[in-house]
Amino acid sequence: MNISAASKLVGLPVKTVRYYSEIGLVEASSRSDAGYRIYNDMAVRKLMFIRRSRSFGFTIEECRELLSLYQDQGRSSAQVKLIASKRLAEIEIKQLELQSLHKELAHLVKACRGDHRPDCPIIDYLG
Amino acid sequence: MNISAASKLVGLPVKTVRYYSEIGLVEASSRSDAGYRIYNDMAVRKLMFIRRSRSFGFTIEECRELLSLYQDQGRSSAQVKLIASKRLAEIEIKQLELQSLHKELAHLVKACRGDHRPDCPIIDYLG
DNA sequence: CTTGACCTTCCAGTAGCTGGAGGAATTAAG
DNA sequence: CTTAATTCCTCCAGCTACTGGAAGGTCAAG
Repeated sequence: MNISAASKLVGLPVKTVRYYSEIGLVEASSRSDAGYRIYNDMAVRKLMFIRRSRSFGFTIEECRELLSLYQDQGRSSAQVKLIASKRLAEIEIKQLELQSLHKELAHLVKACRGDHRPDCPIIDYLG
Repeated sequence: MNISAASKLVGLPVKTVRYYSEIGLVEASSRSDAGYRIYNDMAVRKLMFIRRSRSFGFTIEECRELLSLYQDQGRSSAQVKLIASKRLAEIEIKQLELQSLHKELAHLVKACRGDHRPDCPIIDYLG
């Protein structure tokens, strides 16, 4: 399978697949005589794994760790859980931040008449 | 006031203040003979305005617009409200994303025993 | 007069791609 | 069999919003 076929199957842009190969995250299983990347089933499965991991917001480095755990039969689930818990905590922090941001900004937006006049509680708050 | 005094007053790193001057967001009010940036009250107020705007997650370009509205006596509050509403909508989208992410990941983390054994619902889900 | 803290500019790097140039290879059509 | 379109390659640049560091000028204190 060449890169565009793999890309379609996995649901990642060709550029991204090439990027992952460049940084050594998921390499092509081999190269054709002309130097084209060739992806076999295992490589495609790894790309899928990465796509799903990325969609959870794991960083590339975390994805690298997760992928190596995925391939490691001797892993402990504790190692996986640790990484996932860390990400979960980050999500929770972000949620709290957004909550307070939303509260404040929604309040200001609501208080702003949004007409032709210049007086504006949003600007007043920022200034 | 030189850059470090302004930086302390405003609560932004010196590097950031210099960066804002470089991109023409908030310029120093003047320069000393030696070429040092000098910030007067107005410049400091602008920096404060930007710091607060940034803390709401407005992009630099949005901050630029907001700042120019801040300084424009002929602005309409509608212009300000539009930008703020856009940001509010982004926040709400992000909140929904995080909500579903959190739900899914929390579920997986909960289901993972986190012991020495290799079987792991998180890895199973990703793979 | 020297020391140390500050200031300047410029260059490079961060994360995770994305776009594009220039050139080779493959494929489909005529 | 030639041509044109598509796909592939590598390499370089750019995105956001800074941040770190090098090389060198400036300033106040002792």
